[in-house]
Amino acid sequence: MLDVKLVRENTAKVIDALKRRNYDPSILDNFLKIENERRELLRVIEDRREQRNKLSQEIARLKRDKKDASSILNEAKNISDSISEKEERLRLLEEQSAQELLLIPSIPHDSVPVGKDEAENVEIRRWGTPRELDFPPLNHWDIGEMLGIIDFDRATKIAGARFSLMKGMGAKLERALMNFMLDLNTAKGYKEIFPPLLVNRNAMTGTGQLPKFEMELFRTVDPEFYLIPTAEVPVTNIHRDEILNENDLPIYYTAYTPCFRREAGSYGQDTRGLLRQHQFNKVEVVKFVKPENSYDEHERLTNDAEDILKRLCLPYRVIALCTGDMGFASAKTYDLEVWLPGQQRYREISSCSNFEDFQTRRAGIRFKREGKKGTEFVHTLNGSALAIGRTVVAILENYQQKDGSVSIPDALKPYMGIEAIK
RNA sequence: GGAGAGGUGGCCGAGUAGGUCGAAGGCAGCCGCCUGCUAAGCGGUUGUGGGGAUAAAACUUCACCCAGGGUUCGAAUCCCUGCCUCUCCGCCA
Repeated sequence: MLDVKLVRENTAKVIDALKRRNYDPSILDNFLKIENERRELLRVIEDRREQRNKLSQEIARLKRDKKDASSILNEAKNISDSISEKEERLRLLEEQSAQELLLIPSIPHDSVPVGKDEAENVEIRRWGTPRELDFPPLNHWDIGEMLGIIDFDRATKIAGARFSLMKGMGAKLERALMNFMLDLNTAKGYKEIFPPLLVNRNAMTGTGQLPKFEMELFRTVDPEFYLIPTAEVPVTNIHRDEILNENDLPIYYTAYTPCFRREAGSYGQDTRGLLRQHQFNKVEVVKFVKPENSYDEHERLTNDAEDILKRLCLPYRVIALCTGDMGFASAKTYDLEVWLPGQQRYREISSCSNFEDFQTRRAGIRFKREGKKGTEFVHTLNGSALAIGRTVVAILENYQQKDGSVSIPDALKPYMGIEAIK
């Protein structure tokens, strides 16, 4: 969420940001109106409280001296009554103000291309050349089923649509990829984390999945938990409501977790194959950094994700999302898109975002500078490094051979122990 | 699942017949003093968030003793609910 003060005192800047994001700036009007009334009322209430506190002290003094306090006591009671009346109104205003504030998206960084939708995203760079095939490429689901390593029919029997059953070398490929990615990330200084996969409401709210995206989440009943849609949630929440020391930063984490998503509203999209599942594996990286470093860290985080694709020799491109296509909380996002021969196009395999202080303000993650008073909000970044299911897709499709086998990328051979899946 | 105990500031730890308690004391931190170094010692200081005031401070005020309600003129202290932690028994990967 944004800083209330910023919205209040620098409204023009926020309006400009909303316009660039293709949002209707009038969503601010209500917020500002509520905020004004809230502050006015707050001042009145605090004034009354001061009066009451003084009277209470007076009462205490009188009682200690065994003197009569009944008249002043009455006065205090009256003030108290009038306070609680106003407090009710204040509570309502606070609630509304907070709700309105949560609807305002973050401010895009100046370097983010302005645009309406994904059509105006900007390609930053390309790496690798798609292989020339002397045979018609197959889709990964055909490859997977022919090799007997992915079983969609039985997954449907066990769970339902949008689930998959990995078998034999397919299952091993998943495991090989998570180890490969974790090993690579930890070698770069990311600390490995294995977090809870079910989290409480506070955690989901802290990173912004709630209340806005309730429909995207799986939830348990009694007791109530949410299944994480990404490791970003539990890992970012590691430091929720903490005040870190300046020299604790930067903090780099990497975590492998399964991810669970309802995919509500995506009916008809990517219904076949592994691309869009209710459950998928992902290795995530999360950074907590000082504000002045966050854009530098963003580039490096993106490079780290790219490095995995390079080592797997998978052609990809880097896309800067435009203002209209960026996520609600992000100030800048690069998507990594990998080449899929089966679809003859690039598809997202990683998303690397800088949230600046948008998440940490909400989650209460601050730090203290050496020798300075007060606290500042930490900046957070995260990215997939990488989505494993989609990496499997990319490997199957890019490494498919004419005879129907799939060779194993060199970097993975130590993890797979074989040269090819036949 | 059964039976108990408890959640206080960066940490440890006081504070229950409700009243100058934002909270004693200790440790850690910071500033100064002292001692030729080190250690010790002495004095002072150190929470977070919001509002007002200010050029900015100083200043002032409100809130915060797990969370949310309640009682009261007044609650860290009393009552209810929830969450969490710990100990013992049972069960279990």
